[in-house]
Amino acid sequence: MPSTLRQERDRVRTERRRQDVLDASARVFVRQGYHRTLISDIAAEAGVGQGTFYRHFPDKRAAFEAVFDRFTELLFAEFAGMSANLPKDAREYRDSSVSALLRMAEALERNQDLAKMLMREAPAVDRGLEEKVASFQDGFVFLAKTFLDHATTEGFARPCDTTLVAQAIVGMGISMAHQWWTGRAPDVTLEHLINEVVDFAFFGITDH
Amino acid sequence: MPSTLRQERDRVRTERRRQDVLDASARVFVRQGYHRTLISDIAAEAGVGQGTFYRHFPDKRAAFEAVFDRFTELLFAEFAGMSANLPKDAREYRDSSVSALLRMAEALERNQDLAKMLMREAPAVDRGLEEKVASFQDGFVFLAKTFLDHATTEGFARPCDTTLVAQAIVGMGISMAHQWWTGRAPDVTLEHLINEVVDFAFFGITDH
Amino acid sequence: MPSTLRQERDRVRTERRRQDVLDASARVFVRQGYHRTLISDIAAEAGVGQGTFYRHFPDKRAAFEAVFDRFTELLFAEFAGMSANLPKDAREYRDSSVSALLRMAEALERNQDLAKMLMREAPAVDRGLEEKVASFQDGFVFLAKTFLDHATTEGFARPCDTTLVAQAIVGMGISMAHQWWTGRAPDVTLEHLINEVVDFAFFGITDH
Amino acid sequence: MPSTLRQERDRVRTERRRQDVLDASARVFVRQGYHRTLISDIAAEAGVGQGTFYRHFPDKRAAFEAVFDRFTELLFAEFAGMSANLPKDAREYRDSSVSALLRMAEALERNQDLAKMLMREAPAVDRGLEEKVASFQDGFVFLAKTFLDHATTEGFARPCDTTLVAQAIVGMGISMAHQWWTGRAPDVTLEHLINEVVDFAFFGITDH
DNA sequence: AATGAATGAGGGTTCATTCAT
DNA sequence: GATGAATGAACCCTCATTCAT
Repeated sequence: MPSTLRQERDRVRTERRRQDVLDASARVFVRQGYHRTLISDIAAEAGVGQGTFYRHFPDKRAAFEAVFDRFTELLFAEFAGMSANLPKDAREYRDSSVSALLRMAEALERNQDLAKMLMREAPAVDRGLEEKVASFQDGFVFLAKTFLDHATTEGFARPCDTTLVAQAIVGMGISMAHQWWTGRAPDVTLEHLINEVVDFAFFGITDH
Repeated sequence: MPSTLRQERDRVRTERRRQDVLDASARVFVRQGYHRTLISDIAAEAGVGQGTFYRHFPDKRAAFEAVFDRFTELLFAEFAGMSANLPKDAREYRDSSVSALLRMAEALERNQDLAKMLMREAPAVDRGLEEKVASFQDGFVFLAKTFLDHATTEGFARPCDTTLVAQAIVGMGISMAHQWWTGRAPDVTLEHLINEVVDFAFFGITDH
Repeated sequence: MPSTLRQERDRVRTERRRQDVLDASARVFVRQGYHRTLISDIAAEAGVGQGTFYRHFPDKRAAFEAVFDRFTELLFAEFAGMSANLPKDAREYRDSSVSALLRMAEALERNQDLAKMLMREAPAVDRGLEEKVASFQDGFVFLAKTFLDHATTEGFARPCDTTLVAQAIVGMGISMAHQWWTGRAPDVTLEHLINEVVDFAFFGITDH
Repeated sequence: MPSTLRQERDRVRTERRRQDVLDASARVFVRQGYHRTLISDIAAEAGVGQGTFYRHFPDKRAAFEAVFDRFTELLFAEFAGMSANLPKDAREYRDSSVSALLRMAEALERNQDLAKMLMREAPAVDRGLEEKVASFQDGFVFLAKTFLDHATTEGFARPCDTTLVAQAIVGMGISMAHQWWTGRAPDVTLEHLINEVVDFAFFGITDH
C-alpha cells in the first residue's frame, strides 16, 4: 500500500526533525541556561521556524524535560544489567566499584556540559523537575543499596543503615563529579580521584 | 549638632527599612523561587511601594545576592573559632564531628527553607552566584581539610589525599542535608542519620 | 522555486507594513511631538500591536530618524539636477531663484506640518539628530554657494565670502519658511513673500 | 521693628536661594538638555534637597521658563534705548548696525551655551515655549522694522515690505549666530562675518 | 524652611504563543 | 507540515512629586 509507505516515510522524517529540535534545545540550554534560552534561539539553532518548535513540543518546559529524560535514559542504560553481577567478596566489590565509576565517568565525560547544566538548572525550573532530579538520584541510591545489602548479608560489609549509607555514597559521588567538572580538583587525575574516593568509602578516614 | 542627630536617625531608619525589604525578599524567594518572583511581589510582601525596593537594591539579582550573603555569614558565624579546638584522638575527633553536625543541623533547621531555596536557585541565576555557592562549599572543605590534616599528622587518621577526601566529606554532608530536607529519609531521626553518616565517614563500609 | 516566490511576497508585505508604521510614526510625531509620543500611540495609529513596532524599528529614536531621513530625501530629490542649469546673467539668476523657491515652497506645503515638527523636535532629541539637521542645512548651503560662486566668477554678483553669504541666504530662507508656517506673516501671499525676500537678497536694503 | 527686619532678611535669603537653584537649573539644562535633566540633577547641582527645588519652582517646566525669561531680559536690556538714536543716513545706519551686532555678539558670547541650549530645547518643550521663542524673535523684528521704516521714510533705504524684510534680516541673524556657535564657520573672525553679513544686508548679492 | 525617603503611575521593551499563508 | 510576522500581556525600572520629620 503506497499510502502506508508514504505515512511511514513522513513519520520517520517527523521523528528526525524532532530529534534535530531536541539536539538544538540541548545545545542552547547548555550554552545559555534554561531561563536565558528563548524559543527563537532554539529554532535558530535547529535551523527551523519558531512555529516548527511548537509542532514538536508544547513549550520550553517540555523540551527541557525531554532533554533531561534522554540524558537519564542514556546514563541508566550504561548501568543496565549491572546488578546482575553481584560481587563475591570485598576485593571484587571494590574492583567493580572502581570500574563502574570509571565507566560512568567516561559516559559523563562525553556529556559533561549537558550533565552540569541539567544538575544546575533542572531543580530551579519547577517542582516537577526538582522531583525528577531527586528520583534520578534515588535510582542510583537504589542500585548502591542493592550492592550494600548484598555485601552486608554476605558479611564483607559492616552492618549499617544501608539506605542512609547508600544515600551518602551517591550524594558524595554526584558532588565529586560536580566539583571535578567545575575545576575544583585541578592537578588530579580521574583515576587518582576515584581511587581516593573509593578508599574513603571502603575504609573511612580511620587508620586501622 | 542637630543635623548629625538627624542624619543618624535617618540612617538607622533606612537600614531598618532595608532589612524589611531584605526579609521580604527572602520570604518571597523561598515561596516562589528566583524567576517566579516579581519585584512587585517583594514590594507587596514588604508592604512598601515598588520604588522603595529600588531605593535599597539596584535589581532583583542584588537582593538575591544579599539574601545569599546574609545566609552564608550566619552559617560561618556558627563555626567561627571551631578550628581552635583540634581533637587529640580519634574519639575526640568523632565526638566533635557529631556535635558540630548537630549544631549545624540545628542552625539549618531554623533556616531550612531558605537553605534549600538558595542551594536550588543560586547556581541557576548566573555564573557569579554559581561560583559563590562553590566558594561557600570550599569554605567548609577548607575547614574539614584542616581537621583531616591534623588527624593524619597526629596519626589517628589514615594517610590520604586530604583535599579530595575533605571534598568528598563536605559533598556528602551537603547532599545528605538536601535529602533530609526534601523528605528523602523519612522515619529516621536526625541523630540516627548523623551517627550513620559519621560512622561511614570514619569506618567506611568495610567490616573490620 | 516556490519558496523564493514566498520569500519575495513576504518581503513585500513586510516592507508595506514598515511603511504603515513609519507613516503612523510621522503622523503621531507631528501631532504630539517626539517626547509626548508613546510607542503605544504609534502602534494604535498604525492599527498594529506594540510588538509590531519593535519588529520594524529598534526604538522610538530610530523611527524618528527614519521619518527624518525620508523627509530629507524627498526634499533633495526635488532639487536633484538643479545645479546643472547655471544662470547666464543676473536676470536668469533671479528668475531661477524665484522658481526654485516656489517649487520648494510647493513641496513643503504638502509636508508643512512634518517639516515644522522635524525642525522643532530633531535638534532637541539628541546630538546625532542635531548634527543631521545641520548637515541637511549644509546641503542647501552648498547648493547656494555653487550658484553664488558661478555668479561672482561670471561677474554678475558682487565679490564676497560666498560661503558666509550662502549660509546667510539659506538661514534666512529656512527662517522665513518657519515664520510663514507659524503664521508670522499673515495677510501676505507666498508670491509676495518670495519676491520681497529675493529682492532683498539681490539688492539689499539700500536704495540705489 | 525687629520683626520687619527679620522678615526682610529671610526674604533676601530666600531670593538668594532661588537664584542658586535657577543658576543650577541653567547649568544642568545646558549640560543635559531639557528632557535628560532630572529634578534630582538640579537639586544636586544646587547643593540642596529635592524638596527645596519645589519650594521655588512648581515643576521643571517652570524652572526652564524662568531660565528662558532671565536670558531674554538680559538680551533686551542690552538693546534698551537703542531705538532712541535713529540713524541720519545710510552710513550711520550701517555703522550702528555693525556696532549693535558686535555688542549683541559680545553679550551672547558670555552666554553662548545657554543661548544655544535655549534655541534648541525651548521650541520642543511645549507650545507655550515655542510661542515665547517666536515672540522673542518678534521683538527683534520690531526693532529692525522700526529702523527700516525710518530709513525708507528718510529715503536712504529702498522701499519694501519692511515687515517681511525685517523678518528676513532677523532670521538671517539668528541663523548665522547658530551656525557660528556650532562651528559651521571655522577660520573666520567674528568681525569678518559681521561685515560680510551687513554688506549682504545692505547691498545684496548684485554687483552694482 | 529644608530635607530626602517613599511612592506608584507610567512607559519602554521582551518574548511565548498564535495563525494566516 | 513549515513558516515567521504579528500579537499584547507581562514586567522591569524610572522619576516627578509628596510629605513626615
